[in-house]
Amino acid sequence: MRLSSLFGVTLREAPAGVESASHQLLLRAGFVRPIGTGLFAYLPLARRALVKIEHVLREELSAIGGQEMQLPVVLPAELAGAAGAEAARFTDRKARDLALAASWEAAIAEVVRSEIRSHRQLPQLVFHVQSQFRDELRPRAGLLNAREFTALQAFALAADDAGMQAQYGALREAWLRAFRRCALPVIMVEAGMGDAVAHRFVYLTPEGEDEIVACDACGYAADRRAATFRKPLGNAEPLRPIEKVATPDAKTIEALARFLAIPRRKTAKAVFLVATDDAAEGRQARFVFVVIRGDMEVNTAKLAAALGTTDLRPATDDEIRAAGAEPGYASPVGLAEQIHRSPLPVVVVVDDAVPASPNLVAGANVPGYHLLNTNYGRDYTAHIVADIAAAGEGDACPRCGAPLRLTQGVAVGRMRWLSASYAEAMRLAYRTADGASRPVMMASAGVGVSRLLACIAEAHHDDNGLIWPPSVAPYGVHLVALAGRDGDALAKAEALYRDLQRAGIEVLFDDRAESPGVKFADADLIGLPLRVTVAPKSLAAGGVEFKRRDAEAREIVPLGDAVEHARRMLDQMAAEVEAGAWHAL
RNA sequence: CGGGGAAUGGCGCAGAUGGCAGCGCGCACGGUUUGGGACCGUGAGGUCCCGGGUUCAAAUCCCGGUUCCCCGACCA
Repeated sequence: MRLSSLFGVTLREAPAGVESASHQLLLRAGFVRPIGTGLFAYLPLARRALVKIEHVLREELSAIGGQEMQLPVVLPAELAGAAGAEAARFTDRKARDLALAASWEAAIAEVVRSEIRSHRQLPQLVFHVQSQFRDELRPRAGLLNAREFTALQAFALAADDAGMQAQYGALREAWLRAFRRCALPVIMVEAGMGDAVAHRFVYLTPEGEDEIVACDACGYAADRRAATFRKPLGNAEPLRPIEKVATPDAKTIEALARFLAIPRRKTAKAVFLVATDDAAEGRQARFVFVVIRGDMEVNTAKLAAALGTTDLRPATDDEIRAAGAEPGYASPVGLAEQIHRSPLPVVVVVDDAVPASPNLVAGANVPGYHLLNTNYGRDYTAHIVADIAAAGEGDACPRCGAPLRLTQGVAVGRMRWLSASYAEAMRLAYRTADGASRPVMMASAGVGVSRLLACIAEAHHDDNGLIWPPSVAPYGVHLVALAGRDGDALAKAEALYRDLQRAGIEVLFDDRAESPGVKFADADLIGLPLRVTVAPKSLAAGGVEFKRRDAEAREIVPLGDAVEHARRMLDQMAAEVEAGAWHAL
């Protein structure tokens, strides 16, 4: 490709308000253009890189028996896989409800039901690559969190747990190999809530919005939403009688602990939320009264899982009062008498550390007063007792007890082992050898292809521009011609351009009448792995100049050896990627 | 949806107190340059986000709306 005719130009300055390196550089280097909030046009350079990434993923999936298929972007609304506001819904002219697919699990289940009948058809691994739309509340950081993105979704099917175990392991290794080949360092983190098996593949970066807790001592790493930790339990001590004390202005746990001169772990706080998804199904929304120790925070993802809901929002002060509680001084004690006054059904959820912590200070449900020595079981009970606390910086690792570290990252891939009950709900069954009907085991796994592109850009760049690993670079060679007065260098560059292409090497040829400074700056910005310069100066030195984008060294190679040398250097770089040398951050 | 900012040639920005719409970069043409975003000259390019209002006069002031960006809750 000639740079003079490439569709898409480089920009000297990035548009205002662009923060992340990947977003800025992909814009400046002419890879993407914004079309709307969270919506992007992929220009030819980006498209080529995406094709390379998809190629890597296809190879790895094929290697473990994956077969590519395709599912539609538009699905009947009930199969579209997104709840509530994040689904982009519409109706066709016959008023049928349709939606842009936000996930294909339900759709693939539909297909599986009709195709898979016998144990002889299992196991199976199918995947597809498709444009996916999700109406994100707030897209940001360019391609790292766009509303429309390219997703690869894979579905593993197996006859039983053992078969799924093998499939799941194979997928995990395929993902890890693919990320390695893309030169993206990722860590695998636990993402399964409770007994569920799920993992995410995370590229650690402050630009990411996924919170990860990690243990440096034993290697435990988990998505914060699913992370557990060892809770410091209360000392065994005799239960003391409740005592009402005045605590003026102590509306926060912080203020309360200071006022009473006690550690926060000796307090219980009340948190109020409203589960609204039920309302959508015609049932009434639920008011959720949460009791958790004052030294812990509620993890809404765990809470949602415990409640069997997906849609939780903080309650308003009015709703709290309507439920019979006093904001800032709410108490679980005496709640039973209050509940019947609430306009919404009330669910009381208590974190499992509370019953194990005697004599906690809780609100008195009267402004300015708290109760000393409240005890779960004696003074109040809950509908649900579960682990609903968020693990955070410094909490004890659930495996080894060492302090956990809280970091951020971007999830580029995920895997989820779907439960047998999912298969049963979807009526996915097959016949065993002896004629019995069994549920088909399913696992779903995905990679955000366009997000992966952005992560690679985020991981591999310097002040001057992008530094593409050869496996995903839009072209292997950036050929720069610096025209001399006599035009000799330009003619030789043209010839080399032709020879490189004939040798099957992908070349971007800068044949423009620009100054050397502009050409080198653009070459650095676009970031192809290998730069080859043909100039009067290089010819005088005996040939053409080779320079790796990721290194400073330059070398002159005789013109006649240039094609062979380019191939060797690209092979060399590819080998380095395979060996993991590009993984260093 | 809550809170904060912004909208002026393609991009980045300036445009107190209302009074000819500007600068840098980019773009086009001519010339001089050719190893790190060169120089000279000429030129094109504007619904100052949209709609209403105040005024002799609005990019500027007022009202309403739209879009975008940043901070929180959702996500590959």
